[in-house]
Amino acid sequence: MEDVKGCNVGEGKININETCKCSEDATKEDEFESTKSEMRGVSEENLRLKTLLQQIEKEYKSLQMKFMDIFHQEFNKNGNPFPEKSCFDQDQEQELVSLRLGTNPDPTQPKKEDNHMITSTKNDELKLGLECNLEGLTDKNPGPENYSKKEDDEAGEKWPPGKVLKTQRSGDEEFSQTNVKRARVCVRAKCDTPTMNDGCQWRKYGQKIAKGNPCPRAYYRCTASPSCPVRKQVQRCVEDMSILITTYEGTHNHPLPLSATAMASTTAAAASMLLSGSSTSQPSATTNLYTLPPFHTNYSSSSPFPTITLDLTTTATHGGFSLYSPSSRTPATNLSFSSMESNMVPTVWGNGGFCYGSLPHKNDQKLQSYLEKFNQGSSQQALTETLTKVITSDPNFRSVIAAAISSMATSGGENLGQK
DNA sequence: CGTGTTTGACCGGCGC
DNA sequence: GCGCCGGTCAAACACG
Repeated sequence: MEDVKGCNVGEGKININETCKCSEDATKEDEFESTKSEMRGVSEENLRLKTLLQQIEKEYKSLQMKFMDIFHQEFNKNGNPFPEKSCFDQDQEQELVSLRLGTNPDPTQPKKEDNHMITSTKNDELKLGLECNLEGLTDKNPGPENYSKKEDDEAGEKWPPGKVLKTQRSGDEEFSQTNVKRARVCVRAKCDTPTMNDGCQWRKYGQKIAKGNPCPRAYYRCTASPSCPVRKQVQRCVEDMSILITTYEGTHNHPLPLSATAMASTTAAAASMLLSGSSTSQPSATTNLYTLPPFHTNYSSSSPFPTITLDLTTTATHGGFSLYSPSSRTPATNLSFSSMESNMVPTVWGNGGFCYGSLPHKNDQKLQSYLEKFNQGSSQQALTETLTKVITSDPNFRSVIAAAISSMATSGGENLGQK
């Protein structure tokens, strides 16, 4: 590079001496110099971001360790020695890795995803997806190497609505498990495109005109994995055609591309939060979610499954968003998430990993109840931080950095987001 | 030719 | 039992 530069500069000087095309050469030289300095700047920026990411990763790891310590202590306190390398432990580690900083769980995944992500965010599209292999928790040995096995399992477990409904009625435990799958997260967002680009791969399998809305409702299923049970419905809001209502159902049973992780944790957190409350003995009653104001889970006649709605259409006005159930859109029941002042803790993985409804450990009720408590406590923060960060940060960085910041943000995170 | 979309048919739940 | 409705299937079609 330097050699080439020198050569060009030299030639330029010769030209200056030998000909009278001074102005042209001077312009070229200027251009070259400015490009050079531009590149220097970009390199520096690159380096700075790298350092920042490393720092974030470090902090995340230490926090992760702290959490595990606390968890072990808490668990031992309950007179139940924490199982070394239990399946839960392994699950946790799997989850922690898979959700960490929104990095691509599959290291072999090409950078193509990143590029796609950046270009798509330029269009100001939302990144969505349901990260967290909740189903994985039902497996004794979850993890990438088990996907094929799980796919087999789930091939016979695709949930046609009727069958799911039947199992729901067959027992509490089954109810909670199917509920995990069927918990719906509805996202309202302004979007000009037919669907939101959430980073996942979807295949349309149907379209219907739903009653009360002239706009057709489109049905998509996730195609990233043949057995992935996740589906989404996309429909324009009848009151405001610019608002796109996307309803997600189920959880991905495969690693997601980086571009899909930002909102993945968000919807997972929302679902987790919803399920934390709805899996109590009175699903339709007001739910107490730790310190959250009460909100009502929604069981519509058309869908017997709880639905939680994330309203991203209000971000422009107050820099946050609200969360409510469609049946109770009143200020009292809305949850506003505009605060950035909360103590930042890495909670994204907590929600992905601690959706307790999917825990299969029938014999370990203490563990489960602890997770319930933990989950309820962490959901709010996760939701708050994840969503607020993702939505309010600079669109150009939303998908790349937001996932990292959302879980790991420190006080300096805001600056990074703006960059 | 492979992949994704469209669209009418079909199915099950639910209310009357 | 019947009709309505939401959701899914699958053949036909479009596209690269």
